[in-house]
Amino acid sequence: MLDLRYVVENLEEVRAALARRGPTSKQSLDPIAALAPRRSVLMQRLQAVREEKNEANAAMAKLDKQSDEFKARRESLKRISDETKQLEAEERQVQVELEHALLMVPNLPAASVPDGKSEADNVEVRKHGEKPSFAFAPKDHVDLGMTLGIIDFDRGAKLSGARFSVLKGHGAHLERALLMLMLDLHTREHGYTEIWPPALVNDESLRGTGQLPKFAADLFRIAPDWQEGITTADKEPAPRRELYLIPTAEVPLTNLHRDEILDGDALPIKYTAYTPCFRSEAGSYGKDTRGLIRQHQFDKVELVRFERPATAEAALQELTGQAEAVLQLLGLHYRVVELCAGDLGNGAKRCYDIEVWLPGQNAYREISSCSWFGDFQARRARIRFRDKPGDKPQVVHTLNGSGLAIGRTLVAVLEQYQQADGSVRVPKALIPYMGGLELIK
RNA sequence: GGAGGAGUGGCCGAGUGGCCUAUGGCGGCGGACUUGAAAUCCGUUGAGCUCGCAAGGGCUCCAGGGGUUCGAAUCCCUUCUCCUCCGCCA
Repeated sequence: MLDLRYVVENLEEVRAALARRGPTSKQSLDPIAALAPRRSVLMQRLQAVREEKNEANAAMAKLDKQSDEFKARRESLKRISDETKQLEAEERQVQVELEHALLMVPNLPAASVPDGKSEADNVEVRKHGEKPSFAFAPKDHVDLGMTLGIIDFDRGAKLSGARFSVLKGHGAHLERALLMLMLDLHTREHGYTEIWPPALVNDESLRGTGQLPKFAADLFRIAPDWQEGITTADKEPAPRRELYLIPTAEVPLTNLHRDEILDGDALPIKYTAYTPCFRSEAGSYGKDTRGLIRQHQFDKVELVRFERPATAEAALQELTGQAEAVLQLLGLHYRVVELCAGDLGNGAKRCYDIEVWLPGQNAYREISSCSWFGDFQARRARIRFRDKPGDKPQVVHTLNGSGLAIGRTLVAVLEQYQQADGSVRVPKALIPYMGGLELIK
């Protein structure tokens, strides 16, 4: 969420920055430009009326309640009270509309972000390692996994439907080994604190990180039916308490400090967590239908940081490097691209995608996305910090990145480490986590 | 799932319709005393919004939301959270 005052005072500048994302983003500002002046006028009137009312009421307390004067004043106060209520209702309405409009506006891209309309305009920043060369036609992970008996797509579909799968034997073990390796690396080498959060969160949490209200269609929502029968005194149905399956651990990790003022000395705060992630993948019909690449449920180790504004952009570089370290440890070839303004995620100011090489697809595919959000999430979630007692609280900056998507890492290991006979070598760093197993065959 | 109880400032806790601009204590910060510290004493102590060049005003916030009233921390409705007991369960 952008700062309302900043938007109002710098309307054209903000509009220009949003235009870099595309025409739709630019238009999201229009309702705010219309509502903000109305709110301002209303607030001033309301405040004046309330002041008058407060003063008059204070005088009432000193009067004899039986006197005629008391009765007369009560009558006149009734009118002021009614006016106040009416103004309050109007103000509430404008406030709600303004809040909603503000929640729909995406973040401003950092000045350094390259121009561009789509994925095609992203800029390659660096490559690590070499594409593995094969003396045979490399298979994709679907062939490898099914032949080795370690991935079962048919039974995944039987249990849950399309975009679900089952890992079995060494496949299941590989998933577990990868998440262990990643958590160990980030906690031991990179100084992150390990968290094991809930996988179901409330709507307030999703608003904090920016998935709601704009991207509700991407989420799986749970409405407990035990609440079905509850009604309020007016026989209206009670608002349902809804929970959502997390699309990423970013949501619970970032919201850990929602509505808090952090001690400046505690910054930066760095959390990592393994969680399953759930995405409805609405609108992706026909895309990546084969294999593990795009599932409704997948595993991921996530990195989340809370930073001072001054150190946040540098922290993005460090964070990206920490995600890359996993791929380096596993000896996987990858490249890093910086997203252009048109491809940038809604809340991000700046973002690097790490793309791992998949020989079976003859393509680089995203395996991590590392973003700097500025104060966009922290303002929504009211996460602030204070350096010295007495200082004004400041909004923190948040960052997060996958470290890494485990399913896609498993795919990359299978495809990059495959051998002519269809067996797969276990990367050296993973062997201890695989109980000494060196070859999956 | 059933039956009770409770949510007040960083923390504890008083407050049962107007004298609440929220008592008191603890903690924090500043100062006095002291060679220094402790003890003691004095002062201070949240967040958001808004008017103003400023100095300085003003408004809102007692778990969240709604209501009653001229006036609500206090009364009513509702949601949430926590605690105790019973039941069930990994």
